[in-house]
Amino acid sequence: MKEISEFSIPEPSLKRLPQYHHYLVELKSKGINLVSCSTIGRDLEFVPVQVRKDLQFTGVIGKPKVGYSVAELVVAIEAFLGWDIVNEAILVGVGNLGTAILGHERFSRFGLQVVAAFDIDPGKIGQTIHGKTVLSLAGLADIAPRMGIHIGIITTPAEVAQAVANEMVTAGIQAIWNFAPTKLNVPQHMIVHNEDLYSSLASLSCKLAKRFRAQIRETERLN
Amino acid sequence: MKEISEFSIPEPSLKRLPQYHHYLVELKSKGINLVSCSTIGRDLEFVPVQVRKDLQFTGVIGKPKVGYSVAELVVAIEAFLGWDIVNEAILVGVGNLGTAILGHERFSRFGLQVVAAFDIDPGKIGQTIHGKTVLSLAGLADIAPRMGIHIGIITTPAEVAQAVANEMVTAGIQAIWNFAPTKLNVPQHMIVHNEDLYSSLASLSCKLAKRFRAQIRETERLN
DNA sequence: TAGATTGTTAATCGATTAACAATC
DNA sequence: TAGATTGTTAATCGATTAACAATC
Repeated sequence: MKEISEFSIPEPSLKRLPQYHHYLVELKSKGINLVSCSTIGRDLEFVPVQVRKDLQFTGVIGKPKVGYSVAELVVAIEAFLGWDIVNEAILVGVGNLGTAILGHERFSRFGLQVVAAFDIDPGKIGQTIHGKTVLSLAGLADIAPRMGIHIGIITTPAEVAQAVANEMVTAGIQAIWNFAPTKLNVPQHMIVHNEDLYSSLASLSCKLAKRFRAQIRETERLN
Repeated sequence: MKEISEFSIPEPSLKRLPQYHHYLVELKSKGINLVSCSTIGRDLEFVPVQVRKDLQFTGVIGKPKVGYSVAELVVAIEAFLGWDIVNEAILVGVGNLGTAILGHERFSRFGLQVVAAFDIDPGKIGQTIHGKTVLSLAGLADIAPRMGIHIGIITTPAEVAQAVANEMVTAGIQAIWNFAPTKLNVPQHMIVHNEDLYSSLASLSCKLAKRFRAQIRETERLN
């Protein structure tokens, strides 16, 4: 028996879909209607067969010798990723990063609209940031279910992230986008996605440090 | 012949190191000096043998029956990731996200200090944001080499990211942390790390959409 | 000593890539 | 028709996990 394909996309393929999407939208805006895997692969630096495998998850069928319809792919990727339905989200932690996300209107074109912001700092509560009033965190468990909100964004310091996550669970939030660099303990049914900037920074600084060490060794060798 | 271990850490292991680091720093602050792989694994939800494999890349040797020295691990991870040397960086694109990163002093504890910011918007040039004066992008190729800066952060819209990357290459930048959701074409020697928030958002919205579709199907089945 | 834990080799698993048949 | 491109099955590659010997 064949698996239900929708449920079985490998995480690496899923992560590549937005890249295809961005690329295809650009092609479309240039008036290009058809594209082959080899062209996509050349521009995005993937091997063609990988592009083909990835695009298959969207359900779009290509024509041999012709390629894929750009418009069809764009629509299919958006549907697959759930970007055709805009989910309302609440954000907790109106610091630098939280403020930036509140101001990033463009997320709404990718299925996410932040409709309310919360903080515990009395100095911030009541302020209006990017058109949204900052509310007291104490009200979260009340407001989120009433507004039928399913996504929570955590942009607090790591120390309080777990407490905020607990509040979100109580408030009936189903998916958390966590920008705090800490592991959250939440019930199994919760969808959690960690966005650890330090983790990304790590691979950059590691590679750079490695290069510098190699240069130093090289210099020493010559002396 | 054995490979030079420093050069061969798998990307997934590298990405986990900051998580261990965060966890171990916390343990240390609680006065805990020794830790075993099973304890780390329990708290971070990794299998113990994976923890062991990952920690081996740092060069720290554990004692059977005893475990690892927390302090030793913290130092070794920091050295491995290059967090013991603070790299100066410049940032281009002082929008919402750029401003947030400029204000995030804590990066300096993880090897990164943003020392200058650039933009093309005349309305922004000359302003002081989080203590840094915003400079004209035109000056980048002059200033960066003079200050001996090796890291560039791109927080511009996708449309101009490639042009900014080109400027950075000219300016002698060696590593780019790219927050624009687009592929950069740069010379081979450049280290590029893409931080695509849409890509992360994709897996969240995809999983949520899948769940909603399942719920709808379930409701239909019952009617 | 006995048992817990490390370090390491072997087996498994999943993603990527290669090979090739099907198709326009 | 010939050739380019898709779709699919098989082989490869790399990371994870299991098994087990070494050690305190």
